[in-house]
Amino acid sequence: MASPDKSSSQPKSPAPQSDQKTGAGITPRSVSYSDWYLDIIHKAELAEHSAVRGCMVIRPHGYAIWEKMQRELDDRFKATGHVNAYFPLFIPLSFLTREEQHAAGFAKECAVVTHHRLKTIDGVVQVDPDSKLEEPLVVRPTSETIIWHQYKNWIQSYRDLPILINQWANVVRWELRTRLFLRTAEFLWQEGHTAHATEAEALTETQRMLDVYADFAENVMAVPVIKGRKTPGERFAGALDTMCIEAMMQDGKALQAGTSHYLGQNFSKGADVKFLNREGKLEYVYATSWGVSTRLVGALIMTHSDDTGLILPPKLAPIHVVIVPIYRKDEEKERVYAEADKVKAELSAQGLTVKFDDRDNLQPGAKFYEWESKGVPIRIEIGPKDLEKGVLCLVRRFVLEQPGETPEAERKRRKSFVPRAEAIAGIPTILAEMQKELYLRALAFRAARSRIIDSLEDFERFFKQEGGGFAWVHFAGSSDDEDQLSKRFETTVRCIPLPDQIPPEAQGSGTCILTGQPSPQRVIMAKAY
RNA sequence: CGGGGCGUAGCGCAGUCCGGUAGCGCGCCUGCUUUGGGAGCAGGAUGUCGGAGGUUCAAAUCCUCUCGCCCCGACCA
Repeated sequence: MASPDKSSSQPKSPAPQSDQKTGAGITPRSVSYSDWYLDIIHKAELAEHSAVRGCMVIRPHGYAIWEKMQRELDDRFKATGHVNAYFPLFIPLSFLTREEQHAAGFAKECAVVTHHRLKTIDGVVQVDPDSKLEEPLVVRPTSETIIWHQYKNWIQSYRDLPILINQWANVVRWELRTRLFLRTAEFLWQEGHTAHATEAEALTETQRMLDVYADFAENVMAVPVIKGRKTPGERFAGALDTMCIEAMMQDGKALQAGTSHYLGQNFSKGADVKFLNREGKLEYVYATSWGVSTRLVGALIMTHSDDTGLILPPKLAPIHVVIVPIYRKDEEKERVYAEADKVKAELSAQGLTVKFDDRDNLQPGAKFYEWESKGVPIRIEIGPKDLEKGVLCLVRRFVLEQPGETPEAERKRRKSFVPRAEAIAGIPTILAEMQKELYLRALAFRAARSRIIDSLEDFERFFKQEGGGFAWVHFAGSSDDEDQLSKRFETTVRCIPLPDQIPPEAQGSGTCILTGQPSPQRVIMAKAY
């Protein structure tokens, strides 16, 4: 168990939040995890609230991270045979009623367009009452229904299958309680919608895309995930099976980072999409859908960042290297700038994104803090001394913690002076190391906050006294039993892990922690975002 | 959507109890000096006090309504 909370060593004074912020203007995680999260987003200029309730503005630095995610994911979708397309934002209300379960799942959070015109009445611009739509349009909360309506026209025989389409889009779910990136009324995502001739092929697709998500999370985001399936209660509305990847945040809570659904014939029946199979018989098409959203940016923040600011895995960092010039006289400035330009060019030639911070109204220290809070993995300081010695001063955004080390010592360890050529050639290696270390650090954190638990007493102690995390428990109860546990401990079954996701010590059958019924395997219970 | 808290300059806040016409720090602009971990001095600009009504000679302050954010619940990616 890692020491999850340093607040115990601090006086629990009712001081205003601002007094508890660090010099960086960030509330320490130990004081308030949610304030910390918002401070990070603010300091790193990732996003902010807009004039519209529950909707956020994604600022350039935040959007650049999303664009990097998009690129990585899109490449993987293409590599697995998918193509992109685009379907409408609006869905006729009647479409949603065709798949009952699906409609019920989203009914409570739909934005509905009912009019199509404004009119100035008594000098006030308002909705023209005479412009009512014959059929209201629902702003898509997800696109299964409208996409399957279209697939009906595209599918006649098994030769038309499979259809492997993805779309990048925004969707709207009228959430009551929102948090930047994690849950907003409008969000950006991708949704894959595939059509198959057989159940087996659709099931394979469901699993394959889950694997794509897990690969992306672990190798690009450096976020370790556990692959599993949802319980019936947590399943996507209208799916026969929902598979997911679950990640652990620094407060021990689980975050669903991606889902892949096997939809069976539910949507093809709803839209009446049949095909002629090889035997010449009409059959309903088998479907999958899968998606990840801008929520992943939230996952990224909550997995890696520290009390100084954002920490980004190099593969998703919009800027890999920032160069900060140091000089006194104009003559020095000239030489330093010339060198900075050269270093930038040489690194750019290696495919790295480099920012030369040539603002002359800030002192170097201010720039250091700013770029650290924005998560730039490597800083190069270039000053007259470096020019003389032929070295570059490299500073890493983070290094793996060493127990008992003072912040000053750690700062020193992050900094190194390296012969110029060696430094330039070595930066990709450093970035690769950081990428790996971030993953290992997150993995170690998750391990430290995971427990195998066999009794309700231990379960209660874990979540109420020991900070909680992932509890590997045997659970064989009903949905009602799950609700009961949720009410008592605020925990839910995050997933039923796939067999190869279960560590050796957690394998095997047992008896349900709540009901004592026999249970074939352990599940992960946790508090969740 | 229920309970609690908060909206005052770009950011963080004081002022609200007890009405008298708005202030502090940071940031911003100009100039000079500075620059290897958040610069100094001098001068300067910036506010429909979240919004709408009301009470009053007078409202950031009192009353009513409303919008938004944060926290805790219910719901959810």
